[in-house]
Amino acid sequence: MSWTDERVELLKKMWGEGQSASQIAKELGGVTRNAVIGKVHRLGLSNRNSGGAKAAEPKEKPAAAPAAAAPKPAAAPKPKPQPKTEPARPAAAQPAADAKPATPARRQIIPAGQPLPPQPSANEISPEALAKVNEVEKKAKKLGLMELTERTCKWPVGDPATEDFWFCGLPAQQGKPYCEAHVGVAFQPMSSRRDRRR
DNA sequence: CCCTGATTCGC
DNA sequence: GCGAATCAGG
Repeated sequence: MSWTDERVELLKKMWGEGQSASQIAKELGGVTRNAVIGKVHRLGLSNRNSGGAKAAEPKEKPAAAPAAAAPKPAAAPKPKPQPKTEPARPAAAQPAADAKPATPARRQIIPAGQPLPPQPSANEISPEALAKVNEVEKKAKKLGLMELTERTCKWPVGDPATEDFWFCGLPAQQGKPYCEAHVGVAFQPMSSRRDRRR
């Protein structure tokens, strides 16, 4: 693959949108994130610093700087909110408080989108699967909300309002938001739904 | 571990 | 110019 105008354009566009190099690489296809990053640099749009990008403070010794620069005039020549369309996702799980968005809005934001499980509610799931889940929960990595990634099981365990709340965190299956065990109880063939005899 | 971008350097 | 390997964080 070569950097055709179109590809470069898409690259610029996506980079401008704050997409990560890997995402861009995935989108373009035929290139690795390294290739993308390399290109980005060659194009000179590495950091989207406000105009200028002076950069280059190698490692110059701070040279003392005794008086601790008191003046300090302005310092925010960035009144440009940039219409980034960050898909600040609408609280996937509703772990009530607890979740503190430690991630600087920009970029990424776990796609997650997937519907979170209805929690072990009144499900009539195969006892088999349930047992498996209980078993797996012992091995769970008990990750916090922020530790979740695209390949960690996002199955929540416990009461979000308690300290006893965490996410499975085991390796999720390709394409699925959960690990094997949880995929098992999360996606029911829609048959065992049978109305329990009343 | 997973992921980021940044740099280097042989091609 | 290109991008894998490597580096430096989170």
